[in-house]
Amino acid sequence: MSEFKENVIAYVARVPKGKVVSYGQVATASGSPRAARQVGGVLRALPSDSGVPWWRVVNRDGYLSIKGNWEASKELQKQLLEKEGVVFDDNFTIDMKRFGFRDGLK
DNA sequence: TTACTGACTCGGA
DNA sequence: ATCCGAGCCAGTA
Repeated sequence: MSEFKENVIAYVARVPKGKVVSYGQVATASGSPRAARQVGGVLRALPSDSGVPWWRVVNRDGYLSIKGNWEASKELQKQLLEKEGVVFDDNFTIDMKRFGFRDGLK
């Protein structure tokens, strides 16, 4: 298993309930700042019983960018987040200032 | 091994 | 503020 993949999973796993992070943030924290798209690829490949809170990862603008055949997952993601207290505004967008997870990595 | 893909981002118009 | 084009690079075939 690649290190990048492991890092992504490890990082996402420690995002607190009720908070969200961007793909780019995860990529940076995983050692490859320009691999934001790959983060999506890793999450997409996760088995449903992985226990990884993939739904807490959104794009930098705070909305869900899943498309195509993943529309169903997109709806699921929204519901899971709202269940955790994350609020979507009229444009289906999350206020990253309020719900963005600031990591303490220093 | 090479080729293609895209659950992203950034910078310029 | 909004839209658009192109780089990015780990996965997958």
